[in-house]
Amino acid sequence: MAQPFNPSVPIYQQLCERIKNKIIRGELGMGERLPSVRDLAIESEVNPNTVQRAYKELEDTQIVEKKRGQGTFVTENPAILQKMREEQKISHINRFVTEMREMGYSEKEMLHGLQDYLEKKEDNK
Amino acid sequence: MAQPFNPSVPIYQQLCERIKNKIIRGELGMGERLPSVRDLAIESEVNPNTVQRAYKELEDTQIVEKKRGQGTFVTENPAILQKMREEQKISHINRFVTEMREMGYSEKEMLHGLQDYLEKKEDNK
DNA sequence: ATCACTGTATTAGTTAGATAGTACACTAAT
DNA sequence: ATTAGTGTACTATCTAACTAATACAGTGAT
Repeated sequence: MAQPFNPSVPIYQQLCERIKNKIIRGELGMGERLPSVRDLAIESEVNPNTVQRAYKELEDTQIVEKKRGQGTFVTENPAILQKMREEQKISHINRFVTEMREMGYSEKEMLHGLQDYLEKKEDNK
Repeated sequence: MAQPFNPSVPIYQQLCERIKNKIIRGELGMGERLPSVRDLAIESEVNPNTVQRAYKELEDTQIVEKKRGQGTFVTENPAILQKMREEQKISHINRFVTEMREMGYSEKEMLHGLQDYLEKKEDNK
């Protein structure tokens, strides 16, 4: 059974994120072939066009390369992968800091908040 | 000139967030009156219905109370405000931790990542 | 040439969000 | 009672985003 999608955010974006994370975590290595548009569509239980759009987004950021008739492949350029990793990380941190600042938290409070959360995270499940 | 909205997320949701944060930061105190639906609509340059929807959302979470013919007011129940503050904080931390975990970061790396970011944040502007 | 696999393009349908306009209902001040 | 301000309700319309269905086009093995 396919992993479910959050209905309030576009499926193609969620697919992008999942694939990006797989690449970042190393589950998909450099030069490795992604599932075909149709296969991933079946596996994810979505329309092939939705997968295609996700692949298109990934191609636009150069994380993957497509070869017509052959498939879609993770880039072999390590600089691009490194850049994506860094951007992704900064983007998440940035968002977090912005949100916390808008709530009025100081930088110290953000750090302590995160620390406390990680120590006591059993309570938040 | 009104503060612009991010076109990729619903305006009413952004209004909710802005108002919530104002309350959390204390810019809007307990029992204080919010601008009328029509006034905020003009000020924000959106349709009154959009503001009404935002106020409705806030009322559903009991952060504000509406008095027909009089206006919309911040709740005077401190427990509700405290709960909102806490939930908002947890929700932001939760999201951050989840995203970072999906990228493969350990808890230590999350903390250090945040720390580094805050120390060098001049570079990220 | 054929086949089975790739990605691509086009068109259409559905939906959520935002807007607009109008009418209603309550409250407080006069 | 009147008036001017509140929030509420409803209907209609528009638009952009997303998804879906189907047909097209390149590749490589046979």
